[in-house]
Amino acid sequence: MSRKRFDDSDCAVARALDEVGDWWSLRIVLQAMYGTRRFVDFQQQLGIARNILCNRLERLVACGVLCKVNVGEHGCRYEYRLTDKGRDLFTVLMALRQWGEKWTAAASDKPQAVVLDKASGRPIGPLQVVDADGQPLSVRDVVLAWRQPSQ
Amino acid sequence: MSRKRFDDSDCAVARALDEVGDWWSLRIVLQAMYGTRRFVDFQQQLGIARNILCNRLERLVACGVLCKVNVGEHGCRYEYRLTDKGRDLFTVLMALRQWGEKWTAAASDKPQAVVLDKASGRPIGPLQVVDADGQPLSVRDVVLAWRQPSQ
DNA sequence: CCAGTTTGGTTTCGTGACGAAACCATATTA
DNA sequence: TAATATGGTTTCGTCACGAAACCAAACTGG
Repeated sequence: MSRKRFDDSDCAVARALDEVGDWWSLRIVLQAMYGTRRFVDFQQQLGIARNILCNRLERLVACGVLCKVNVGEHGCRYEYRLTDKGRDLFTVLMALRQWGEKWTAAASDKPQAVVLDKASGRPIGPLQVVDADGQPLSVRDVVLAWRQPSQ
Repeated sequence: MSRKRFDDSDCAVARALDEVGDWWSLRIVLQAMYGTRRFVDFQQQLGIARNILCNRLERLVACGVLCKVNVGEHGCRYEYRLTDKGRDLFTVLMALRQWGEKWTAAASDKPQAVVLDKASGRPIGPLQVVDADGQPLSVRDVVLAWRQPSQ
């Protein structure tokens, strides 16, 4: 039996996970945000098996997170670039990064990757869920409702 | 060969994905945020196989995202509740939800789940990556640096 | 312009994870 | 006390994953 799919779920989180919810996809997108574009570079930086990378890149292109651009001068040589949809995962990845920094232990002897605001050189601020007026909200301040499909 | 682990990675995103980066874990945490606490309720609401649910709950308890509480009156009956670490995934899940709402197509005939601010009844605001002063940042405004481990 | 290297894959093979369904012991309840 | 709910475990088949080998089409150095 194949993996359970969530693509028709009524929950947007489930649909999102259906597209990028595996072990590698988000890491590939993250690398792409750091500037990686070529197959071999992804492969070496992530340590991913080549066939799996191939499969993931195909899937990410198929669902519009990446696009595959031919940059060969006399034939085919490819780059994988983020689309707007892919770039929009920035928020998700930074939220995940902040959670990881706060709650998971790093190997204490290695330098840690941190994200800085290019203009000021300072770390970015903490992400927050906010209400319509910009006031912070916690889990307990929200409620799940059902919106009927607009006809 | 077992799945590649990222638990000692120098990247906080990789470490976070190592703990909650599979198809089910984040959905289980999301259900927990909506109030689900019992094994059978998780199983029915998610449609997950019982052995997989069992395995995932164990892992989430082991890494401190959930805790298992005995609520039986004459013996054992369990509830799985979010810890602070688990509740802190709220931001990640809301970011994922907003991305899913914006970029993945919902089945047009089903009512959609939406998150509302309990106090005002309005939808929550969009999540943004911000700098130290609260100004919005895009992918292009940030840079990756390496922080040496503090001795 | 030719040989060697880089790039971007595909194929094969072994192992492990996943999903379905059946089974089971203990709690709860009617 | 019988029936049912709960919280699992076991078994089994299929599929996904990872490693390594293989390969053809660019590209590059001389």
